[in-house]
This record gives sequence, C-alpha cells and structure tokens, in this order.
Amino acid sequence: MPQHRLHSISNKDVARIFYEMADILEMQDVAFKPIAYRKAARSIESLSSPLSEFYENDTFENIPGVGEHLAKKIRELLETGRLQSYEKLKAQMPSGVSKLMNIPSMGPKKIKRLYDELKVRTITDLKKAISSHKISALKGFGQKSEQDIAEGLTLVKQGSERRLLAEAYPVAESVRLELSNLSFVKQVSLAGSVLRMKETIGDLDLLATSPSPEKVIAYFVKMPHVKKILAQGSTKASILTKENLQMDLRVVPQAQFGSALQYFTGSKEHGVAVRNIAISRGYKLSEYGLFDRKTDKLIESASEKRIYEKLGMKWIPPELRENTGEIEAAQHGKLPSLVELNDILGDFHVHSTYSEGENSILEMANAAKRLGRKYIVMTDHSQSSKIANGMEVKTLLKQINEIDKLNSKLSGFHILKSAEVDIKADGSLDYPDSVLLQLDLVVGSIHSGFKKDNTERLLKAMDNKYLSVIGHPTGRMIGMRNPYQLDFEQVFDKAADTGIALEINAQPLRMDLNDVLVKSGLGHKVKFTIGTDSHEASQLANMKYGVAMARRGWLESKDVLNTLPYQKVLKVLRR
DNA sequence: GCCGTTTTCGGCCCGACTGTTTTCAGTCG
Repeated sequence: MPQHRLHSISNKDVARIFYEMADILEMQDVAFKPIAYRKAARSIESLSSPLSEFYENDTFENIPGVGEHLAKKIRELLETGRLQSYEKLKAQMPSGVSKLMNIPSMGPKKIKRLYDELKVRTITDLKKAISSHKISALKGFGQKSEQDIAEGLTLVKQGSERRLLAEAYPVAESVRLELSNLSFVKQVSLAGSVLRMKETIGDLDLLATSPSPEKVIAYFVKMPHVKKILAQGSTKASILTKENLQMDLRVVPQAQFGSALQYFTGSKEHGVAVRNIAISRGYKLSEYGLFDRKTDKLIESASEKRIYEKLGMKWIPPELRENTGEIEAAQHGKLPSLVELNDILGDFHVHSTYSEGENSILEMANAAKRLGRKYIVMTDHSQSSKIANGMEVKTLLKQINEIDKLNSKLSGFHILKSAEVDIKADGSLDYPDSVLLQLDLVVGSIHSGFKKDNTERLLKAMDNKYLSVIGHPTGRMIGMRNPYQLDFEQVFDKAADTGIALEINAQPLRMDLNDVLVKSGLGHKVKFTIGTDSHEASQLANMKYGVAMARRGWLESKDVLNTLPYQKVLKVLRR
C-alpha cells in the first residue's frame, strides 16, 4: 500500500459526513443506503481509536457497518481530505438545506417537498413560507404542520442545548418520587441518559408501570413541574418542565417492565446492537418483549436481567450501555464489578473558609460525616491563587495546626492535611518541599494557561515526589471552557509509573476526568481519586456524580482510592 | 451499502404519536 501523508480528519468528521450523506440520500428517496451510512457513522463515532490506525493496518472493514465501499470512502477522506461522492451529493441539494434537519418536526421528506414545491432552502426561506401561509396550503400539510414548524424554529436554539447531569437528575428524581407515591402506579424508574448518568442530558426519560396508564398520564401532565404539554397519548406523554427540560413518560404493563426499561434506557447504539444480536439468534426484541421471530411467541419481558441472559449476556449496568465494548464483555463474563457510592469512604477535594469555601473545616467535616464519609482531604488553595484567596505558608501552617486539634477531638472521622497546590507555568509546585512534606498528601492542579499544551508542565510537576494527586486534569468546564491540550498517553503512563492518582472532579461543571478519559486511564493502570471540589457543605453530595463518571469509565472499587480507609490511602500515596 | 446460526440474495430495529388522511406518511426516540 502506498504511503500517504494523512489529512487530519477526526472520526467525528467522518461520521458527520456520513450522517449528512444519509440525510441527503433520504431526501432523494434512496432506499436503505441512508440506514447503511448511519450505521457506519454510529460505529465510527464510538470507536476508541482513530481511523488513521485502521488505515495503517487496512482494517476498515472490521468496523461494524463498514464494507468495501465505505472503506474506500474513508480512505479517500484520509488521503485527500475530501470525498468526491459527498461533494457530488451536496451539489445536488442546495447548500444549507441539511441545517433544516435541526428543526424539530422537520425530516428529510418534508424538507425535500418544501424545497421542490416552495424553493425553501434556508431558515429565512422557511420563515417567509410560514408567514405567507404557503406551507398549510400544500397537500398533506395543514394548519397544525405549519404551526409545528414555526414552534420548531423557536426551539432550535434552546432545544440543542444539553443540560448538566446535576441540574437534570434532581428534577427527574423528584418526579419519579412523586409518581411512585400514586396508588395506581406500580413501579417507576428513570430511563434514558439520566439513568445512564451521562455528564449532560438532552431530555429526561421516565418509565412507569400501571394497570391504568391513562390515569398516570393524566396525572403526569398536570403536575406542578409542568410548564407545557408537548404531546399526550394514552401511554406516552412529553412535557416541558419549569426548568425548561423536556421530560418523556412511558407507561407500560408491569409484565413488560424489563423489556421497556431495556428499550428506553438506551443508548441508541447499545439498543441497536442488542436488538441485532436478538435477530441473529432468531429473536426479535422491542419494548414489548423478546419474541421468537418465527412464531411471535413471547420469550421474556418482565426482567431486564433475563432478557440479557437469553441473549447470551450478563446484565449490563446502564452506565456502561454505550456500545463501546460492554456487549462483548457481557458475552464473555468480563464485565467490571463497578464501584458504588456505598464503597466511598472519603472525599478527596474539599475547600473551607481558609481559602474560598463558605464553611469552616469543622462544618465540612460534620457534613461529610452525615453523608457517611469517614474522612475528608482538606484541599484549600495555595498562595498563587489570589482570586481564590490562596493560603500563604503561614496560613497553611495555622490550618495544619487546627486540623491536628480537630482530629484529636473527632471520633470515627479523620481530616487529612492537604492543599490544592497550583502547578505553576514551569511545572513547579506553589509551596516549597519543606512545606509540602508537612502535609498528608498533595493535590496539584493547573489553574492558568488554558490555551497552551500543558503536557510538559504536568509531567514536570509529576517529578515532585510529594505530589500525590492531579486535580481536575483537563481543566475543562462543560459548555464554558474547553480542556487544555494534553498528551494523555504520556500523562497516563507517568501516573501509572509514579503512582500519582488522577482526580475525577465531581463538580457538576467539571466532571474531569470524564468517562472516556477514565476508561482510557484505566487501560494504562492508573489509580483515581474522586473529589467533590466542594466550596460549601451541600456540595459534598455531588459525590454521586463523580461515582457515576467512575462507573461510566468502568472503574471497580480497587481502582478508586476513596474506597480505602485513610491509613491505607497514606500508604499508597506517600512516596 | 452492508451482511449472514434462515440467507452471497434479500432483507435492513421498531413502534408511538401526530396530522391529514379515510388507511397512511413522516418524525421521533
């Protein structure tokens, strides 16, 4: 094979092109190809290594859904940076048309007809067509369709916005609780991405079982949470909550709870893969159950666990259902035994009034104790963090003194002496070694230089023998700040070599490391800590979101230092 | 365009909801 210098085209780019080609093909009424293109796009999106690797080994066709022809297209994209068939396809459709796909209620067919009959190609065209009522005049369209499109247009912006797990989860949980108290509701569960605990949530899914679904739906759409009813049927309804979150409820008979939960938990990719396994074994799987494909005989529907077992797998925890290897693991009995909130004994990232926290050390300790923790690691900011009221050396020494006194009084609880020490631009730490050695452990974090590649800086910091944990390793803030550049291969390898742990920061905006990086770090045998980065006592409860990231990253309790008693933590982390 | 424990041909996940129909097409998840 000739050696080419490859263009830097990411897996996401390739997937996006295939998705767009699928949309255009669908508009052109081409049968089945759109399905094939989307399937390939989904596979490519969820690959754990870059396509360039497949290129080198000539193994494109190992990717599910990629055959001879799509392999050739990927090769062309990597080699030339372009794809002729894509450009040809785009040329057949007016530019901008695929943007209309983002509008709720608009799909390829409607877009095609509006273009053919009204020459609508942009959002501006569409708005004009609506205001002149040309759409409702078309055959097959009506007043309501026109109005739906108008409403869809207003939703394009707000609707595309995903919300933080920590914003969405409590809303879903409170509605779940409210429904579960109804006499005519047997069982209610979260479903969808909020059950899988994704770091951001598009909309909330709930599943209920009841002998009288209409009553549940009727109650649901009238709850105080509801701002607007988006759709209401006899077994399904969608509402917009006061928090502007879309929430979908499905009600099924108790006997179908398992198959419905499996179906509505997703992810889409996981669901498709599982249903395809069902087909390959002569079954079909839907929200109504697992059926024999030939006889339509019901095999199982009540229990998720038994459905997975019938398909030759162990039950898969929702957090893992992303079609990124969990199915294969479940088939071979190699699923991890995931860490649980109950395993967590300590919190590794806590602030107090010594720097920018709202509560005293004792208040934080007592609040942690109430949550069942056995210890906290006090990590107030170091001197360079002026904005965060970082501690001068003498303040830190005073804090150490106070912690010693508190520890002698507290029973069954321990406060570890630490600090969130700035990793400075040159990779040095913000306190001299003579100060660091007085601490039980040292968390090092980067708080500046977010635009640069910080690999060298971090590696240099890891040479300091007092450093125990890297805090929020990528610096990202969801929706606000991108992660800085890091070569994770190097960082993970060095962390594994030195025994320095990497933090899973459970602060809702951070979630840093995220699930994907955690899983990747695990592959390099890295150890992790989970810290809430609490600036006030109530935030200590964010631990559950950190545990969620750990679980989504396939961590077992042995991979998470928070599951150790503090005496053992000291043994592991002090070098 | 892909793919095979029913298949190298002939299928392709599948069902609810909505609007515009008078038996169904399109969208959504």
